[in-house]
Amino acid sequence: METIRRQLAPLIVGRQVIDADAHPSAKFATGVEAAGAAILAVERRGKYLLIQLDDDRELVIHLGMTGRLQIRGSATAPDPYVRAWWDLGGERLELHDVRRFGRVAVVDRSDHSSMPTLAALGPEPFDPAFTGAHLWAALRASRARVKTQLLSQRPVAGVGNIYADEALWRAGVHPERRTLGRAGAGALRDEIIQVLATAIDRGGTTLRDYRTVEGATGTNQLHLECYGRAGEPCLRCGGTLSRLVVDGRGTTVCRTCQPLRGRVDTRQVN
DNA sequence: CGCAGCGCCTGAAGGC
DNA sequence: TGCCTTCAGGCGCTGC
Repeated sequence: METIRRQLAPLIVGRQVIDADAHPSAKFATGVEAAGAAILAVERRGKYLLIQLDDDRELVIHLGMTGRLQIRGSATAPDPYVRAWWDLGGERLELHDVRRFGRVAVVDRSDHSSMPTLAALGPEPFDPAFTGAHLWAALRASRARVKTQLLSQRPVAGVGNIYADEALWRAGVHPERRTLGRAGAGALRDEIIQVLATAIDRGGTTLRDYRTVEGATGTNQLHLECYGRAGEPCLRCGGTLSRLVVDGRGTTVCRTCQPLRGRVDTRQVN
């Protein structure tokens, strides 16, 4: 999402939404309410894009799993998978989303009450407030599994299934642990930052549908160390990575490097 | 209230 | 070859 925000901002800031249309589903329909407003800025919180409008409202876009943002000429007809579009005069910003897991909303600025996950979002991973102590305290406040907590977006914003598996593996933390000591939480915090920073440098992770605004793929999928490698060797110990289902998500884990019980061995962090 | 489980969607991939 | 089943999963909602 950060790579998309960076590409999109220079293309749409300062332009006016002269027309809009959307799929009738409640997930997309309010997108049309942005019509008439001008775009002041393109911000991001976690996986949510926040497009600031000049009338004290914001257009919130979440891509779900299969969503893409693309810019096409206004004269071309939107294809059937375009769930919402905003005509900027000559060019049209389109939300292309095959599975309709994405979401669009036009709300009063910073009024996120209609989106509970956004309203309760944790700190940005690169914010100085996201410290090991913060993650330790956040994890301690819940009895849910560590991976479930990360996916909830509450301890820290923006960690999805792929990056959760990568960070947990690098930190030597089993995804089904329910508690972490200070050292384990500190290691996990460091690895979350490392994994996200590296992925952004590589333009994002393209596994299925992800594309940049220009339609290009990222390259981080070529460097994944854990996610999707079940049955293949652990790059640290050489053992075989296992597949579990945690919180309904496919999860890859090294049962040796990520023990379910005992202290987290922070010495193994790369 | 917190947590677990389910439903939303549809193309791709695998099985027979 | 073609039909059928299974799988992928971010988030919101529901119910215990």
